[in-house]
This record gives sequence, structure tokens and C-alpha cells, in this order.
Amino acid sequence: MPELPEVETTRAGIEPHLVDRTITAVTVRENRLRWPVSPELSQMATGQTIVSVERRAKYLLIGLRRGFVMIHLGMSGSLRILAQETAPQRHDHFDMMLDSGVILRYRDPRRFGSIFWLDQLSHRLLDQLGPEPLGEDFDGTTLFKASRGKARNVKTLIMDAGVVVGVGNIYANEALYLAGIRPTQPAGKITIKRYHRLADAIKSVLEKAIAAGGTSLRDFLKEDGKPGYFRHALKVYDRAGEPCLGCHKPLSSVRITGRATVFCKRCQR
DNA sequence: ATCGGGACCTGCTTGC
DNA sequence: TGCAAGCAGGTCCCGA
Repeated sequence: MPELPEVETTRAGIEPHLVDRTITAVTVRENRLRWPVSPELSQMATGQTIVSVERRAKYLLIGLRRGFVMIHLGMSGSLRILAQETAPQRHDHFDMMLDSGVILRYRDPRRFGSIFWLDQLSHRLLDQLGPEPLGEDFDGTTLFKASRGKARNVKTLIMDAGVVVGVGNIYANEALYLAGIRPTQPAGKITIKRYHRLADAIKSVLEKAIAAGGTSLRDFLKEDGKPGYFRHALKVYDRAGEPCLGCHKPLSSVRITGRATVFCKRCQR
């Protein structure tokens, strides 16, 4: 479900409910996620005050006076803010109770997500990540340099978290369409000029998606239970066979490393 | 070193 | 109607 805009939407939504609150209890109902939930999490976090709610790539980082709770939503995860205790549903794996009475509840049917306790802001899953796409240290030159000598296709390149983080399947398709670049193009053959267009397209589509509250396709809901509205702005994702919004030819689809890839043969070269 | 594919899960849609 | 196959927003890890 969540790519960077959905994670950022969630972060911004939960932040005001969490900062300056004290954690009164942590409940782990199911610890078998992508990796086991850190066994010390409940003991370390309970009684502590939350000082920040940040995001790095698709990880949420809840900063406490001492240590961090790190959450990844995987494919089907979501966080909700509950004003009061309600009976947990199937797949509600984790609760964090606050002194305000609010509960932060984690749901993840497929259990591809993860929840870790971190003593410090360092983790093997964080330390190898590339730059943030909306940061100043990411631009066309970043992509150009990472692509030299690479035979892999450009879509796989921009979805590689070691190159740039946060670009998942929806926004990779959208950004390549906006930049007029065919997803199957070998990354090593693309000019720096076109990589500048692509980096700009990535920034643009992510910013617009964040402003719209993310993309709700099947089951993504914001922390308040409402959907995001960027779905209506998608130009190619989930539109295979439908007319290109530019030239009206039917959109083509292929699979690239197992992922649905939609593009326009005329508008993307 | 680089790359593609498998693996991890559940739930919904599609097609026979 | 029922059942099985196929597919889904992620990404680590392994073997080639």
C-alpha cells in the first residue's frame, strides 16, 4: 500500500496526537511481522515521552526522550488514531496507549511491515538508504551518476532504495510518464538532460500526492480513517489499455521484475 | 559487483 | 455458485 506520500501523510496525521504525550502502555498482539517485533519494545517505551515523529524513506521514526520506535507499513499496513479504546479487529497487531487516552493502532493484514525498538538512530535497514527524493541532495545528477555503466532498466533504477528512497511502483510509473521516458530503457544510456527531467517529475508527483493525502487504491486509509485523493490524478498506474491522456492511444503494459508497468508507446521513448 | 527471482503473507477479483 | 489462480502499494536475501 504505502509509498512515500502515504507514509508522509500518515506521519503528518499522527504527529500532533503524539508529540509531548507520554506512553502509558504498549500492546503487541502479534509479533510475527516481516521481522519479529523487538521484544524489549514495550518495556523500553512505556513511561517515556514522545518528542518527535519523523520519516526516513518509508520508515516512521517515533522519537522518545531515549530511543526510537521505528515502523514500516509494508504493503498493507496502516496506522490509526483512536480517540478511545475500541475492540481490536483481526490484523490489529500493535497498540500504543497515550496519557491523553488516545491509542495509536497498527494494522497489517499481510504482515510485511515491521516494528523495531532502536536505542539510537542507527539500524542496518536505515544505514544503506539513498537520498530523500524531496531533499536538496537529490536531482538529475544523482540518477545520472548512479546509472553509468548499468544495464538495468530505468524503472528498476529509480525503485532502488540505494539510489533514491520512497519511489514505489505507483509513483515510478507516474514519474516516467511525466518525464516521457519509457520504463524499459537501459538506465546507462539515458542522458543527463533526461535524468534532470525525471528527477523533477519524481519530485513533482510525490509533492502533489502528499498534498492530496496520498493514493487510496484498495485499502489505504489515513490515520483518521479517510482515503487519500491522489488516485484521481494517476495518469498511467492501473490504467493499462485505457487511452493515454496525452495522445489517446491505448496504454501498454509489461511486467518489470514482477511489477505491473504501464506506459504510452508514443509519449514515452 | 550486479542482477533477477523467490520469499514472506492475506484478501480480493477474475475466470473456468 | 464454487473453487483456484492470479494479483496487490515492499524489499531483503540468495544464487547465478
